[in-house]
Amino acid sequence: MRLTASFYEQYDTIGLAQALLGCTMVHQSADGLTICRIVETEAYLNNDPASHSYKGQTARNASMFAPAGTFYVYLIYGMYYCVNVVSKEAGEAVLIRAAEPIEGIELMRYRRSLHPKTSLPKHSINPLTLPNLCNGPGKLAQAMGFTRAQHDSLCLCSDARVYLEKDTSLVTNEIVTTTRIGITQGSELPYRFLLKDNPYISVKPRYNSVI
DNA sequence: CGCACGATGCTCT
DNA sequence: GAGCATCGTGCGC
Repeated sequence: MRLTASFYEQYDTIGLAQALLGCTMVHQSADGLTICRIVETEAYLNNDPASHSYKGQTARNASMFAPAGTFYVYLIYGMYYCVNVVSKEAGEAVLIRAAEPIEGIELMRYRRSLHPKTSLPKHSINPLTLPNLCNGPGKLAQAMGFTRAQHDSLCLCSDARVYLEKDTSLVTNEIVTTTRIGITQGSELPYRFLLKDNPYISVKPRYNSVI
């Protein structure tokens, strides 16, 4: 069942980051359907030096100030996109960092293979195998086909092709809390949340505090 | 296995 | 002009 405005409005940003774990993300694109299950999130708050909204509203982060359930998509390092869900607190959002591929695996693999950096196995890990399709914010956006031009600022409550679902039959596993990844400021804050022992997370936690 | 680095382009100072 | 909420490679141990 699709998550509605009342769902996004019932949590503060930390709560939303936790509530989104286990939810599925659906994209019905012109190329086909892809669905993944969220297994890792990060909260970005107000007065948080790591947040894009830290210095107020700008052209890039405008959708962070839109209503709860708005999609915030931005370009990072000139080659990847990251996707967020805006919370009810103006200027705050939840970064979707990793997910388990559920539907449209071949389409995900195809999209990922288009990226110049995704060449065939050099190291020992194949970037196109199941656990490596969505286990990072840039990869997840790539595999799901999200871009800023097409998807930033759309409403997950009403958009025809992009939305989240809650699988009520799914029992949510224990949630692990850690510090956030890949930031220089505010890196000590415990705002990263993941499903315990999940094989589809991006980086294994250094220390665990189970809620 | 772990760390350092480059790719690449937009955003804000 | 600097700095990025990233990712994959290359190299050293």
